[in-house]
Amino acid sequence: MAGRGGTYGGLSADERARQRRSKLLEATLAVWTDPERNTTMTAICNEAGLTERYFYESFANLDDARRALLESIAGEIESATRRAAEEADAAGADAVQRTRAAIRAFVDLLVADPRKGRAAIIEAGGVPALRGRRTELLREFAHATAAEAQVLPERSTSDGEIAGLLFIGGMAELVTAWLDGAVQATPAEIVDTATRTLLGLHA
Amino acid sequence: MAGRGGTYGGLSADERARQRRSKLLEATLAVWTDPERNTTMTAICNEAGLTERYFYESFANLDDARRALLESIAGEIESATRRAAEEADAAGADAVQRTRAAIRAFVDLLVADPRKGRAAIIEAGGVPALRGRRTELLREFAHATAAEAQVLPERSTSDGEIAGLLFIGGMAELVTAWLDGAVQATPAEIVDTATRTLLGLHA
DNA sequence: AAGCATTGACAGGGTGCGCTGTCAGAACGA
DNA sequence: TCGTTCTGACAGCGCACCCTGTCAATGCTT
Repeated sequence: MAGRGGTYGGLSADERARQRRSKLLEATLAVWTDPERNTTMTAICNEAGLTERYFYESFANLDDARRALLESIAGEIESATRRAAEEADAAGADAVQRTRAAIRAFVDLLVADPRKGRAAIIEAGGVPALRGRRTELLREFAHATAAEAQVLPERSTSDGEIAGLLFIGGMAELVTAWLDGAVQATPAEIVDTATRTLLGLHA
Repeated sequence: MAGRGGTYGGLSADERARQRRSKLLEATLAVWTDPERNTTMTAICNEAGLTERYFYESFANLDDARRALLESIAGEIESATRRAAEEADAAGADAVQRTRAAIRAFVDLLVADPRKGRAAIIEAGGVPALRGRRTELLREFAHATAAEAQVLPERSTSDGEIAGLLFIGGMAELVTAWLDGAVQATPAEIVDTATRTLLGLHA
């Protein structure tokens, strides 16, 4: 027997499977954010240059793939903003500067690949199977953001929660309109207004 | 010949057609906001107690029906908030009270029938064919709200636009979470925080 | 009562997609 | 070189839905 656990194309079986999964995720992002194409397994497989067979190797179904993509993007946002905040901290920044750094990291990430914002913020809201998770993630970010702002104790618990949701929800809509070109603004302006709003909300 | 332009069941042909259209819109709302059912023409017709045939009498296709529902709800919100503001005006209220009255009218409308909020705010964002119109509507409301607040001239045009989108988008997300029961708050608290935020944003 | 518009039920073709199975060829280890 | 595994292309069944057409029943008008 051959190949049994061995390499193929210079890669191990695990590595190849991971590579295919990665390709499929990228393809999911491409197809999902393309208004012209409707998101179907066949389309994703074509985009990835793989056949349906390998789709099932990595994902149980279409929603599963989208869910995985959502988690992946959320992870990226989380680590990017966390890293920015930590770096600002290390550089001796104050709370305002740290907040701004985190927001800037978020905006930069969306500028680098707007499709990620479209998928995670807009499209995910349109898939019933993902909506719950998307809401959860928004609330997590709302809490994290409020904590990041490290401000005076809020008026009440529900008030802080409300303010956090207002801010994150607003950012989602704002960034959406911005990515659509519906709002003329530079990244700096977005970061500016957002930072000011966040600090104002918790003041 | 009979019926030709005559009445049927005590109603004229126009009236009956309008009644069917109305039933179909209500059915669209019911099916669309039901997570258990997927939104299909057949399901809507069943819900309305009508056959597909009458669906095409009122709408060209599924998206057309959803679009009509979206417009209808947007109209309701617009007139409810406008009326509340005018009534407050007539009662000699100041700008803050008028703003609060409008926001309260909006919240009351969603409390009366949460499905309308779900459909217009959440679900409409998930339908590619409606997304553009939904964004347009949000922007209209953002502008109207900013005007309603009647405040100091904004720092810049884009700043006012950004603030408006932040507020309306935040309200959408907040109200969504609230309708879902994810946020424990009374209508009064929602109205309170929203009013304060709006005035703060444009201060 | 007669006749016709109106209505509701239903059936069936067409389509797009999910999902599975088959099969030949490529790449590998021995 | 040989045998095995891995890979990609494709065909086909099943299903859900869109959409149209047919047909009998109903209710109106004269």
